[in-house]
Amino acid sequence: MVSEQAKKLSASMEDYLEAIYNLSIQNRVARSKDIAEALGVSRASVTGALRILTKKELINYRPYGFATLTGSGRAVASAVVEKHNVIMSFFVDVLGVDKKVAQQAACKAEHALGIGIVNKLLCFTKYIEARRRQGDDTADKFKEFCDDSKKRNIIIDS
Amino acid sequence: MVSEQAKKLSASMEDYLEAIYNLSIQNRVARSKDIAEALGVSRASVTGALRILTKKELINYRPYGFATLTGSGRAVASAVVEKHNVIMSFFVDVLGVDKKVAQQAACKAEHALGIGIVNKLLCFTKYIEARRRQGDDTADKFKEFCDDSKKRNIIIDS
DNA sequence: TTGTATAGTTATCCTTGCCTAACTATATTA
DNA sequence: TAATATAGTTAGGCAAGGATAACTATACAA
Repeated sequence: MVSEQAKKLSASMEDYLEAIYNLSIQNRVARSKDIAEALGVSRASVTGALRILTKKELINYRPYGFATLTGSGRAVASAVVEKHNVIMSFFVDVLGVDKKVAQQAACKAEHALGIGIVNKLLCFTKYIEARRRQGDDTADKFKEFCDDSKKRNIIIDS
Repeated sequence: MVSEQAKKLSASMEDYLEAIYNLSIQNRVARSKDIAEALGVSRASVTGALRILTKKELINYRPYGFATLTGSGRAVASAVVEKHNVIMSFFVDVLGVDKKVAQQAACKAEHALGIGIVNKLLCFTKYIEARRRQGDDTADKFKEFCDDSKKRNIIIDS
């Protein structure tokens, strides 16, 4: 896992790795068709991506076989998945965003936010959780505050 | 401002609109060269973008003139800028992220987060602010919590 | 074991967004 | 007002990421 072929990965390639990671857990194996379905792209596009990821030594793959993550591929993929989960957790558990909406947003934001900010976000979510355990439910109070704001706006509007 | 040619705008085009918006405020007028500099692209790329934005009726522009936002262009641009500011404020004022880092991340995240989540984020930041005014400085306490976590990790590592 | 359905690949093309190089318009100043 | 610097445009090209259509492998059932 020493010197990668470095090269920052595109958001798109990260998505493919993430899908392979998730499918490997779900189905034991990542099939081209399922990757295509998971990402909403054509099978042909998946073939192209697998070739690229193979060249970068992030997956093991040979035509008509199935894809498995290499060591470094797994490292990249799990970092992306971890980012996704941190963002997701903040949206849902702290902000109280609907899960489906949060899911979609997290898929995009995971490529936009650097590790530094994601770590802070993780820490923040943990902090809110710690406070909750001590009887101060920030998320809950925020929800009330948020609902009140909305009400006030409606009153102003009418 | 009735029926736009709808069409969701690409992140890239939103960036151009945002730059035009900011430059219009800063310099009274948005010049091609300054847009190029602000976005770190070539002047030729700006010309192309201006043509596209003109076709979409988001800016008024004719070759060798300068760009001004139309009504709908201004609406889109200010929505993007507003998103940017909300995200920025959350990163800096709540998470305590360094301004330059926050700035860069906000530039990307503004395209990734929908209006629903951004509104929640705005409300959350306001809530934290309201709490602070009542003597409960969440951001500050979080900073301590965060620093403590780091220390604990260092101790574990050694 | 053979035929057929399905999965996967290849070839080709499109769009977006950027670039460089060369050209043209504008503005400045001597 | 003519020369020159600068701003802006055009032409042409490239890479990424996607699509469709047509072909090939594989797997499974008869």
